[in-house]
Amino acid sequence: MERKEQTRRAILDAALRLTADTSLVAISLRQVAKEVGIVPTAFYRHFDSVESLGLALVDESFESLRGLLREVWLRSPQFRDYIDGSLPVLADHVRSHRSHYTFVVRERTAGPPLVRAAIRREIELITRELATDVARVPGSDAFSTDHLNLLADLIVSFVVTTAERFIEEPDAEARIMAEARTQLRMLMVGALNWRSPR
Amino acid sequence: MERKEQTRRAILDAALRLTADTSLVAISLRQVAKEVGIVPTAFYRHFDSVESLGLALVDESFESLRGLLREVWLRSPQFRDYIDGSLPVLADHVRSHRSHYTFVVRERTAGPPLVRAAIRREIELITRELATDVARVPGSDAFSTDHLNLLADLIVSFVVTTAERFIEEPDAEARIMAEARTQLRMLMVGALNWRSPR
DNA sequence: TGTACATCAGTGAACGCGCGTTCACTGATGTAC
DNA sequence: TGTACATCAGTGAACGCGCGTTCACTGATGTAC
Repeated sequence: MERKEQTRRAILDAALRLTADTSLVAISLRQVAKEVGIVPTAFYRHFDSVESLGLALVDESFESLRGLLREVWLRSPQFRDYIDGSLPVLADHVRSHRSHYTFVVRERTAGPPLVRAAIRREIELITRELATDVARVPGSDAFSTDHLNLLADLIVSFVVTTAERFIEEPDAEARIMAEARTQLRMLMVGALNWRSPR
Repeated sequence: MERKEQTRRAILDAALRLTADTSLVAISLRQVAKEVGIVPTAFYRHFDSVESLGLALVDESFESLRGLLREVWLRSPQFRDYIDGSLPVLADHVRSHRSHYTFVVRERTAGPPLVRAAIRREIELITRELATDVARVPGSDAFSTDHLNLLADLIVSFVVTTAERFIEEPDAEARIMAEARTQLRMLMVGALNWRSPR
């Protein structure tokens, strides 16, 4: 039984290697099998299609990310700490999970339909979690519930954009992080001066 | 000579139709030819490859967009008007150029390397233009040059995200626009309260 | 612990098909006189 | 305006190759006794 798990793992890794350069929609089942070192038909013992392999990759890509986010939040209860502390953590995570981030960034807009939908769902979940976390920050009562959700969404979109940049230019990590920190502060100056109409 | 131009146009349109559903990297030269109604070899009279066809699509996608941006800016010299006025104009433009936006949104992260690079370059140009435009707004001297560029970049990223959403959910245009307007205001409250360190 | 057996992951041949690209060609378009 | 000619957009046959999927198979892994 263990052998099956090993091959499954090898298929997932092979797909991550192949999607470093191009989208899942452009790679073939036979390319994956060749990369793994199995015969094409053996692929079917593990996945129905390249698309369902993609869904498994979405699951594992977001698994560690969600744990990480919870940890960031627990460690930085102050709003200001959260702002300054979260970007280095993001940079670390992108660096140590580059293939997952590359996969998500690309397939989010270009992947097979079910993969796109799965990624959108995961990002929505994260946004909702962030909104409930922000609601616990003292002073956040300047925000109506709707506006709190919109703020969380704005932050998550910004983080997605920043993650895209870390992936796009791995050698410019320091510069991207410094710029993103300033931008996140601009955004937060807005949040701190915000008053939702009653 | 006119016949050549017509076929070229038909190839561009066929490619836009085919990329409504998937990335350029997943469509074949033969699919494009079939969609146009020409024999595959005739494709070569117009483009070297699907990738160079993609570059032509990037050019024409950004052509009308850049004219539009200039017009938005000329029409709304007040910063506040600009904020409230630009989103409906964006929504209109996305609606009337849906296939171009779909193409750009998808190929920006997933397209062939040269196509990705061309899109990134166009977006950088727009960001730089926006920065010089914002620099002319009275009160913008609270921003250092670097911070002005970062603000422009933040706005452009936000607009890209919003365009993605119009494409993603064409039927939710009104909701997306209302939410984006509130978010753009949050962002601008930040900008208006910003003071760059000297 | 050793053996007989069931399960099922991986094999390999085969299929019809669409792929990008080559080449020599044909005949419509546009021009020179 | 009418004709003879050059250009070159589009044709069609052909190539070797990789594609997803089927099927009957083999032999390694793990289990029951």
